[in-house]
This record gives sequence, structure tokens and C-alpha cells, in this order.
Amino acid sequence: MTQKDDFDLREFLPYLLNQAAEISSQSFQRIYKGRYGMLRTEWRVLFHLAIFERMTAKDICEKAIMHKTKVSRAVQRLEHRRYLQRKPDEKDRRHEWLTLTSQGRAVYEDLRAHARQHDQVLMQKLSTEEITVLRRVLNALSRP
Amino acid sequence: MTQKDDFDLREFLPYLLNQAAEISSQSFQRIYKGRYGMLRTEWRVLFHLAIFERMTAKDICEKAIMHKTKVSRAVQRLEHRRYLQRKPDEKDRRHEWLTLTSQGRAVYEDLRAHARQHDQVLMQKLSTEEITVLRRVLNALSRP
DNA sequence: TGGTAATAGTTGAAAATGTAACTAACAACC
DNA sequence: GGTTGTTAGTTACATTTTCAACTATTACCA
Repeated sequence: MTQKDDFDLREFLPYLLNQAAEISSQSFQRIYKGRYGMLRTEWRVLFHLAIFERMTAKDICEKAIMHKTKVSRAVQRLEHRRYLQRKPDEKDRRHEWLTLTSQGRAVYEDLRAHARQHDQVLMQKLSTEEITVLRRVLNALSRP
Repeated sequence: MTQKDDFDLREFLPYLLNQAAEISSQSFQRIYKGRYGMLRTEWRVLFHLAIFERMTAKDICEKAIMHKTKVSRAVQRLEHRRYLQRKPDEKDRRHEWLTLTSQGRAVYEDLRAHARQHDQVLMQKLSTEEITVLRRVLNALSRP
């Protein structure tokens, strides 16, 4: 199984990024899935609500770059577990304001601690300079 | 919608990596999906076979870090479109050797050209030094 | 006003993925 | 040789995701 073609997948950014994203997400996934039976879509919504406190589903779609049906379903499941509350906007009843319950916030705080720890582990593989560059570059690549 | 919590998702590597991977994959996805109706799993298998010429499904699982059922199904679909051929190993009939057909190779060559072009566009957002660091770092993070 | 367009969010069906159980072939050991 | 274990790959079923169509509400504008 020797390489025959001169195209190197290990230099193709979308491939590399996916690979790194996949691998580096795995151990965090075990946490939120194992402890709370949550999906990736759900921890993302949860984190956004914790960080920004009050958002509509639309806001989350934009910030997290998630499709509205993904957000809609994640919100349903989080509501069902009593991690968040909905409150329709008085002026425009198409909007619903979402906020975490104290239970949701507690889950967030637990997961945040694990996230920080998880990030520490990942960063141990890298130098401080590499981390700086990586964050800057990933943020740049995250804008379409 | 102001930030309330001190945890910044834009510094959490798994999140950032996913975001960047997602965004940077999109325009390439439009190509392989639009031109050939292919899935991400399928172009990956196709590229591996083109590059390494002759592999078993197992080989692909390991190189591409894909689950065997994903590979199995991608291979089925690629075979169905006559992009690859299977040939059982004579000595150990549990193994099947996979190779691209000339049609599969033609598709690969077309997609490879687009991949290169796509990569060029992405890299225009970055300096050469950033690209070097990025590739190195992503490769490091891709090892579990 | 009334009629059309736009927006926020939901739903249902189809497609894709994940998980675990399965088949078939070989290996190893007694 | 027969039993047990291992490996490559497939299949079945449950879970998720995607896509398009839908409801409900507001905006625009003649």
C-alpha cells in the first residue's frame, strides 16, 4: 500500500480539519453523552444560551452556524429535560426567547469544567505559539 | 445578546475545529455532491483508493479513521456506480482488494483538480507561515 | 384595507449514521 | 479433526440529519 498519486490528503485542509475536529471532539462527546445523554447539537445550544443568556432560535442559528431544524429539535429536547424555558416575544410573537433554567445552568457549569479540562489536554500537544496561531487561523477559516 | 459568561466558545478547540471544518468543507461539498451525487464518505474512499491504488476496506478504515460500516457502505455505492472493483484475496478470502475503475479514476482526477483549487482559495486567507503551522498542528491533533 | 411577500419556527418523510449483532473465513490450540 | 477465538466485512434496526413543505405571525405596499 504505497502512495501512487502526488496528491496528499494530509495537506488538503478540509480533510485535515475534519479529521482533527472528529478526533478532538471524541473525548468531550463521551462526557456530554455519557453524563447527560446529550447530542452535539444540544451542548452547543446549551453553551450558547449560557454564554449569551437570552437568545432566539434564530440568534443561535447564526452564532453557531446551525440549520434551523437542528436548533429547533435541540431546543425541544433541552426543554423536555427542563434545561431551558421558552417565552414568546410580546411585540413579535414569531420570536421565542430562550433562557436556561437553573438546572440547565448547572449542567452547563459541569460541562464547562470538563470542556476546559479537555481543552487543556489538547493544548498540551501544542506550543503556546501554535495555540495562538491555531485559534486565529480557525477563526479566520470559520467565516464563509 | 451580550456575552455574560467568561467561557469563550471561540477558544474551545473542538468547537472551533468543527466550525472551521464545516465552513471550509462546504464549497467542496457542493462540487462532489453537485457533480457526482457523492457523499463525504465516498469522496474520501475514492481519494484513498486513487492515492494508494489498492487497499482493503480495513486499510481504508485505518488510514481515513472511518468506521467500517461507513466504509462498507461507501464502497457499495462506489461499486454500484462502477467507480471501483472488488477482487477477493486468493490466499485469504476474508480480504477484498479494492481498486478504482478507469471511470472512478476519471472522477477522482476531476475532483482532485477542484480540491486543489478549493485549497488555494482557503489558503489565500492565510500566510505561508500560518499554513505550515496549521498543517503541522492539525496532523498532531488528528492522532488520538 | 387587502393582498402578497417575508420571517420564525415546526413537522414529516427520506437519507445518512451509529450500534450491535451477524456471516464467512481463517487461526490456534487441544 | 473439532472446538474456540479472531478478523474482514455486511446487515438490521434505532437514532440523527437533511430537505422540503407547512403554520403562524408580521411587513410591505398598492
